[in-house]
Amino acid sequence: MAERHRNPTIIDVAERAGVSKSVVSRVVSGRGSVGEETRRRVLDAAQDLGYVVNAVARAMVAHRTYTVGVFVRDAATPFYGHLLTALQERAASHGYRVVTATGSGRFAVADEHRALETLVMLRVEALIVCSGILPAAQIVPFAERLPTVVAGRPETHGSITSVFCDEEEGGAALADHVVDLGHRNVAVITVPVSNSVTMGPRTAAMARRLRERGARVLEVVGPHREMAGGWATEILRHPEITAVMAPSDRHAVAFLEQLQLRNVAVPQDLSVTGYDGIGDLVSPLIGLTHWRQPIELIGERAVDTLVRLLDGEQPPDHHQALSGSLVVGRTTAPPTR
Amino acid sequence: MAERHRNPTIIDVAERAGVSKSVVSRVVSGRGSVGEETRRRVLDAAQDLGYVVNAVARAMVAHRTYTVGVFVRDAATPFYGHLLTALQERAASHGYRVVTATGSGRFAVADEHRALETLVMLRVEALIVCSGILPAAQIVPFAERLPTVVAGRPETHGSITSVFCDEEEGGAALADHVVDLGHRNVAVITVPVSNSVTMGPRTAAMARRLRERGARVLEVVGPHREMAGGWATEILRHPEITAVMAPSDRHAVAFLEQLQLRNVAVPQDLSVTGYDGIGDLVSPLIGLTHWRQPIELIGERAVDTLVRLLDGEQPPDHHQALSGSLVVGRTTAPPTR
DNA sequence: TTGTAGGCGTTATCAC
DNA sequence: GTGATAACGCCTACAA
Repeated sequence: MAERHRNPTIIDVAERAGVSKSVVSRVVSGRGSVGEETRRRVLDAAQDLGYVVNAVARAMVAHRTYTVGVFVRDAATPFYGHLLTALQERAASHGYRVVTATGSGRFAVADEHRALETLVMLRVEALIVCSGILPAAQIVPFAERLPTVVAGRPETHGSITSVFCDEEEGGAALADHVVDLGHRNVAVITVPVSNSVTMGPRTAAMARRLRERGARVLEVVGPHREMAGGWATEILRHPEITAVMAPSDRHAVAFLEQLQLRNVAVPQDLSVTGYDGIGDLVSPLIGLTHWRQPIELIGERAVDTLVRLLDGEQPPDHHQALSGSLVVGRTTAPPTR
Repeated sequence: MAERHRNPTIIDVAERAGVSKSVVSRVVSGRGSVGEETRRRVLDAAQDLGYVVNAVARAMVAHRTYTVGVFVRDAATPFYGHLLTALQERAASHGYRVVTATGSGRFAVADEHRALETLVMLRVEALIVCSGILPAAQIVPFAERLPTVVAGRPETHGSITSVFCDEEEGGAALADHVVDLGHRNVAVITVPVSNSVTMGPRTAAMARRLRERGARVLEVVGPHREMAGGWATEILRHPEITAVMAPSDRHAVAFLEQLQLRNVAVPQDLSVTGYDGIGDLVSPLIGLTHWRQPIELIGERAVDTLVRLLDGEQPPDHHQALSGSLVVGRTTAPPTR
């Protein structure tokens, strides 16, 4: 539990090389000029001692950590896992490290707040928040303190910068696809905005567009995948329904599992759509028709925007809504009745 | 790019509260005794200024960071994503933060080495390495420097502590299942150990056990999922084969996709097995027969072991091989020919 | 209980 | 080109 065997410092290296610690500092930091011969001796000494720069001490005096903090709600979810990877890569290409604070999906808002505070303690230079439930009000205090970008969710709060995929566009486009196929009675598995600021607006957009196009809509409230059995029971009670729109690929697959159990054929008896297009569920084995979010792009834009903020520039857009794309699979087809 | 607006320090708080910085330090760190009235004033002042402890400075003097470094090869894969989450949670429960260094799966060994060095620069107190390709020789120098645990891969190097799922057991058990069903001609999609220290031994164990049980084995070398088309072509050239064992769930699904394209029925024409049991591919919709790795347990054990090492204790086992479990789905059945 | 005086490992600013 | 020296923000004896 106690401090480990002390790491060698520039002072140790200096002694061994027979120079002052200033010289060592210049050599290892690459600033200032040092004689070629001296540089060699220092490098050798450092090598012998296994010296590695202490980023903590460096941050102390430089007032910089070259670190951005990323808060992800649940890295075990494909969506956030991919987003995290994209963020990490992009940040590295800008010379920034990433420190991650993760919830497990079961964290309360209070815990999420504490996680953000931890990142501030570590003196990350900026924050990227990826959570579909943390309310904007909780984020604002942090955004006022250091550059902050909300990624992966449609956040339009005035004092928060954000990068996300346009949920309205996606939901509407998917609804268009369903109507274009000829469906007139459609069920939408909706999610309250209070449960998710992504799936909420998304499913709302689906229902709205369906109605605009003249379809009749049955809204089934289904925030959690575990409730798939319930959706199936309710939806199958309405034989006029020929298509079902789910709030995410995972919800869609959970529903497909239920249909399989009940021997309902897809897409013959029922068309089904998903949403996200991330991870293993895009397998052609399932062939799920869905809306694909450009997750890598979200990650890249989020980091690029953050770097602009760090450089004191104004980002191009306060709220960047990126476009996704429709992926037509084998789970949707014209209605047979 | 420059330093942000300076954060308030204990000195600022001290001035505002009209006390010395020592008092503030005692209050915020919770050590030493402070008068109740004084404590209140300090807390108020801290609140007003928005003071947040500087973990960097604290680490500087304490020679401790309460941080463990986790290197994961690719957080976007379900296996590593889940492992990362499990590690993070467990570490938090022990009072440690986690700093993650991630590759994208396309990193060269040299880059992975550099990533580990970055973690050392940050003065993490211990290391958890999760990578199926980084050779032990690269890890040893770090393990000599600070407590290190390799998680999720069968690492039996003498000077490295490790926690993993027993690949021999899993491969053999899965092979037993196949033979027990009556299959006598089986294809195994093998992976060279040089490509993966998990899938390599695992597939080798499958082939070995199959032969021990009297089955004839066709080994198809297939490190990458993109090669699934090739496997299918080769395997279907051997009509006597009635079962195929893949190195992972993802490989199995890639293969299933190919079979679907070629109208080969599973499990009627061919039985197929996977391996891992992590993430969305376990969906009953696919019903893949596979070996399930206890990933949460691996994460917990890895952290617990690390904490023991940090406390100067000897871990119970140098190499902990955990047991997985067989999950029988609908992709395996007795052979029909 | 409270204040004073180092010192942690680095970088930066000066003289030399 | 090189070497003292002063911070950086915090903790910790030790003294008052």
